[in-house]
Amino acid sequence: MDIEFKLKKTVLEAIEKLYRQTVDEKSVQIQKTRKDFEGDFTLVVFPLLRVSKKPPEQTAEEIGNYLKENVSEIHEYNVIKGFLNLSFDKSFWISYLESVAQDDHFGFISNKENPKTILIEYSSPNTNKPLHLGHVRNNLLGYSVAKLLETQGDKVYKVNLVNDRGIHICKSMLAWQKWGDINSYLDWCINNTDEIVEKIRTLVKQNIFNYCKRIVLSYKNGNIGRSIDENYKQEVIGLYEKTKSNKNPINQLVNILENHEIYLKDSKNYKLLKRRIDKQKRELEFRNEKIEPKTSGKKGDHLVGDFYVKFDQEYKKQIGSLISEGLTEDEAKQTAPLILEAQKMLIDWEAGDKKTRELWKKMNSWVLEGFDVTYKKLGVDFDKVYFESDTYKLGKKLVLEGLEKGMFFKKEDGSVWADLTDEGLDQKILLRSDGTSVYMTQDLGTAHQRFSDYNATEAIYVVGNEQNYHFQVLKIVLAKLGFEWAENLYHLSYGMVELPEGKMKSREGTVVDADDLLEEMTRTADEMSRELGKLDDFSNEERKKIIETIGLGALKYFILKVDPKKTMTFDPKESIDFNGNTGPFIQYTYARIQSLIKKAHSNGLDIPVGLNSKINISGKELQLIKLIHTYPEVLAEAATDYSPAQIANYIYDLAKEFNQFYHDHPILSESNRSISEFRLYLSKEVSKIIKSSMGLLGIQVPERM
RNA sequence: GGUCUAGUAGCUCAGUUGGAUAGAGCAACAGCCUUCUAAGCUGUGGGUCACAGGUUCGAAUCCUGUCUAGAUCACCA
Repeated sequence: MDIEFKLKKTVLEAIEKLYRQTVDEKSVQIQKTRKDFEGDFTLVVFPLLRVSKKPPEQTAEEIGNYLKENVSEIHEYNVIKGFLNLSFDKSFWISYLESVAQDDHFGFISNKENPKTILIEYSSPNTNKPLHLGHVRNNLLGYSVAKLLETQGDKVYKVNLVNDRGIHICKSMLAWQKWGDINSYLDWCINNTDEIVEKIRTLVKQNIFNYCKRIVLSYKNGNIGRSIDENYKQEVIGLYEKTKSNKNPINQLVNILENHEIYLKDSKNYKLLKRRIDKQKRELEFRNEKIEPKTSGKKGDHLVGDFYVKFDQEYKKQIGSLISEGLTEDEAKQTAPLILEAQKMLIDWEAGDKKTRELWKKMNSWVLEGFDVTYKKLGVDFDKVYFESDTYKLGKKLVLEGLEKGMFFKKEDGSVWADLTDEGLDQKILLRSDGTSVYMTQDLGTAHQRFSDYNATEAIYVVGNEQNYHFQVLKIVLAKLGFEWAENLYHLSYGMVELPEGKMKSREGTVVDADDLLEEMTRTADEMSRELGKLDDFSNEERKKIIETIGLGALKYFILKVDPKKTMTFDPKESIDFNGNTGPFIQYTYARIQSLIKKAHSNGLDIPVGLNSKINISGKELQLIKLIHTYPEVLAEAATDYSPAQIANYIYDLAKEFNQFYHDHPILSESNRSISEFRLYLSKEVSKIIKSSMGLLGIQVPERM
């Protein structure tokens, strides 16, 4: 039986015996004793004064006495103000640790009686541009929450809904049709260098610390790194000379450089890009063809994204000239020829026009191939992928049925609306006057389809909080249509990701691209490990695997440790920090323990099957066992709150606690064999929990690093 | 303007069924590698928990108001 439950029960019993009264279970507050006090569990007695009619100290004493006599595990107790602190016998904790070790799925619930069937939708990309940092948060959250829910014994299906139709897709298609020949495209790439410079600025900024460090280190060693821009190098070295008398010259240097634009002079990446484009142009100039992923050397999603940007640029131009002809902004936006063409294309698409469909198929397949690469690198997957192009018609059908039954109404122009004024909301459009679907239409259809596909009890949508209103409406409309499961829709509404400079804006080139980001993280992990000389004796293959694990771990942890509901700031510089509260810190702790176990093994010291319950354990060791004790509880809470952040915080506490223990407790060199074995045993359990909990975040742990 | 969310150390974040002296990391400064991985550990400084009221034995946490920031209220998705 759970020990906290047992305590609670005995306290209720004590009150009955001592004061001849009963109290609400809620008034019995048992919590973990804070670190700075003696004890394992604490009973807060204030709420009980009502029935004891005695001062807090006396009440606590009386209950403490009763508990000590009736709960065998309690070793002693103390009273401070209104707090009754209970200490358990150390052997209790040691045997608890043994029970944890014997449990192969510690903290996880298996064989649940009535498991729920939960659908979780995440990712939901649009097929008109590549994935960016915002999608990364979405994907990591969705994947991790799915794992969290599984720990509670429920059946979970991960689904993706690809938004592959709609006006935005038509925009990319149209732009490709108009300006997709190889020469125009390559010209456009070159003229767009401003955006590329912005991108490089972000990249270099992410990398500035390691970059400067490398220059300074090679300078100190008397080497000259050849790949580094000469002017830039001279400036860095000059600044270093000025700051080197400081304690941390490199940090000082970085601080100076951050407020200094000189890193932009390192335009190596920029030049390379430009040269590559030029070369391509020369090679392809005489081919009268349309650009494709193959010829452009770009991933399909990136190529299509370029045309989305191109559309926007041309559209803006048209709006501008219409406004100068005297139209208002709104008028201009609605009547610009390009947007009309795009709208026409959407109608053609819905009508099943063969040419439009073919173009659409081709470009979509490019994008989807690109997404698959990104998903794979991110380590996320799905049980089923839905396509909006398959489901939107079902939505249309539902709306028309609802219209017939009088649940919705039609306006004069033919558009269909839901009246939600009774719910305190506005009217909401469900079908356009030209009969085409809107976002809401297809979401109605998809919801219906997936519930029947899986006979699900619950559906979770991992979607940003900018769509709170949409989901509020979705639930109401589904309920109006008479679906009972409508109330089991849950919108896991996560906060936006912002950069230190502010919000990401695709038009200003401040979007952090997912593929770039992943590459950058691995590169940083590589540089770090080289500087520290950590992986020198590894083969290239092993090395590659480890740095990928670390780079990805850093990114995932950085994003997941923040409460999903909150808007978060993504500072590239902090994200590549591998010290402190970071993924690599935890991975390192794990690797350390593995190395310890290996070494023990080769010294002939094996992890014992059982423990000697009489050994004396230190406060830190006790602390660790108690922390392990809370793991199942943490899992349950994280699952009900859909919050991987709670797991992340827990793992950090555990790793930190372990490192402190590791620092001042000899393990292999401990002469008392029982103690040495106990410490090894404890270490192994800690590492098992690290591995299991990191797995829930989708983060792998390396055996060595 | 209506609705919703947030505001905790210089920065990024923890801290909920209301409990003891509000915690970490980064940044700064001072230390610890002939000893199990120093991607580690220890210490110092840093706070009017946005502000003002209220509820009570007790409030960062609950309520009300104010200020600030963001989201949303589209025949965009």
